[in-house]
Amino acid sequence: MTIRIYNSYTRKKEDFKPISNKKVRMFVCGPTVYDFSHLGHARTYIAYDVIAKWLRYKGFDLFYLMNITDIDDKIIKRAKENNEDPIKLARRFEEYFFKDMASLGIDTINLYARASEHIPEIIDQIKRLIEKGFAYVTKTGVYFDVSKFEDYGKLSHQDPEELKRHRIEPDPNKRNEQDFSLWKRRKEGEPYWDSPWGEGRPGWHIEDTAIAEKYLGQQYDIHGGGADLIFPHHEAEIAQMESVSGKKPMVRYWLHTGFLKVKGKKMAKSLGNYITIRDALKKYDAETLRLFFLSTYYRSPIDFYEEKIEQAKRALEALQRTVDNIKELNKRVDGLTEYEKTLEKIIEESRRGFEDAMDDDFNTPLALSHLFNLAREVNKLFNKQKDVNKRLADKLIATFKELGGIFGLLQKEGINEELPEELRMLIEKRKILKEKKDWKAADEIRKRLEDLGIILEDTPQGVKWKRKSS
RNA sequence: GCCGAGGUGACGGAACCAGGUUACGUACCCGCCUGCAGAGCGGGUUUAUAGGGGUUCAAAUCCCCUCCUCGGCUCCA
Repeated sequence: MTIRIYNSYTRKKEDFKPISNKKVRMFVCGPTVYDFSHLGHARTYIAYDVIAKWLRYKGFDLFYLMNITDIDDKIIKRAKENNEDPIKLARRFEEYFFKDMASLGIDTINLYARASEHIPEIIDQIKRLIEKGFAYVTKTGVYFDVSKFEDYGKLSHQDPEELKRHRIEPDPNKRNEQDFSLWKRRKEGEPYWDSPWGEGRPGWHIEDTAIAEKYLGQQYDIHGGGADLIFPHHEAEIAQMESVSGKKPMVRYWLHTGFLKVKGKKMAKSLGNYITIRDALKKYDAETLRLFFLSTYYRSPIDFYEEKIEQAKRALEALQRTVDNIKELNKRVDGLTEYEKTLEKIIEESRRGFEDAMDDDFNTPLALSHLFNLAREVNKLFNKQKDVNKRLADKLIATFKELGGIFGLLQKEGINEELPEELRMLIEKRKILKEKKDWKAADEIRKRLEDLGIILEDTPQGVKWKRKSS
């Protein structure tokens, strides 16, 4: 089936047709590395991670590029406060960012590109903008002249006249108040590079288009980011790139993720509700966080409450339990029972349902529901039979792994931990007591093990144990 | 002021674009299973689609009005 994607630019779902057949080029705005990444970043980058995984699952040859803003006012400001070199500070937080991404299981990005390592490309793009008359030089730097670009405001659907109105502290050197900076002239104590317009550093928006042009070309398929970037950042990117290339559109599909709130409020340090990824990962594992985020459509806002994550945690545990149970079931090699035949059909239906949901603008909550449905059908099998056809079991596990894998879920191998001899003896002893129907003594052992953090469960397939979860 | 998102059960959250069983998950209750517990399965949780009007055989879905919440317009994923 064709993938349908909601395009923020047209505000409609459109059939996904990459520019060159099976090759897909995607750019997602990366972070400004001046502090630890927070749950808002996690939400956005998990969303694009799943989108990337889905495109690859569908057979597209995806190149996924992310920039890293390592030169920026905020970095410089923070560096001054810390009395640290700005580039060093940026490298430090970039390192933390990569670690956080890895912890969250985000592994789809082909290339990270630092702004500071693309100064020649940035300068070159600014040069071409000046040559074409879209940019001009002032005492403070180089600016983009938005009056020369008639589509300015199209992505955010704002009237350029309207945008003029509420600007703070107009710069007298600028032709139009909403003109944005391409090159900022050097100030004391700031990192700088040489340029035809004097020493200085690039503006924020030009980093992205220079990097994107280098690796993806002047026109590409998907550009993503948080909804907060629509204006002015993405608007500026369109202005820059389409002015330089003369080609429209710069990007076929604009994707924007919904905002993350914390208890109804925007997450902000000043409100004291700023949650970093690393802090969240101390309490919840990555799969739980992923399930939490993916339970909501990527475009919808999410309100973060601890209770909601608890819900996600339980749901994930149940799903994982089902998968683990299949693994532990005795395997037969003979033919399928009636119910197994039914189940085989349900596997296919679930996969189809999952695929259709994902094809419809990456509807992860709906796709998840098919995974849960399949799990329920599998659990019915456990109630009916003590063993399972091996081929079917393998297929079930493979399906859960593969579809779950698109979400970054169900990837943990059951821990084949051996219990200490002493504890195993206790379990053996309890088994004998149970056979003798000495329930009291058996329960005492179960209680004793529980106190040691071992939960015993009697199942039709025998005694199982697990560690108490925190 | 301008632009935008949204208000669905106890809670989270789909379905809205292409009108016709309120999916799925969590919690709680009952039943089955079990020696018990847990897990699982089945059923249920008083009127769940903000309110009002309209179109229609039929509205959560389309149109209009009202109320409320949140975000952007300055750095932001």
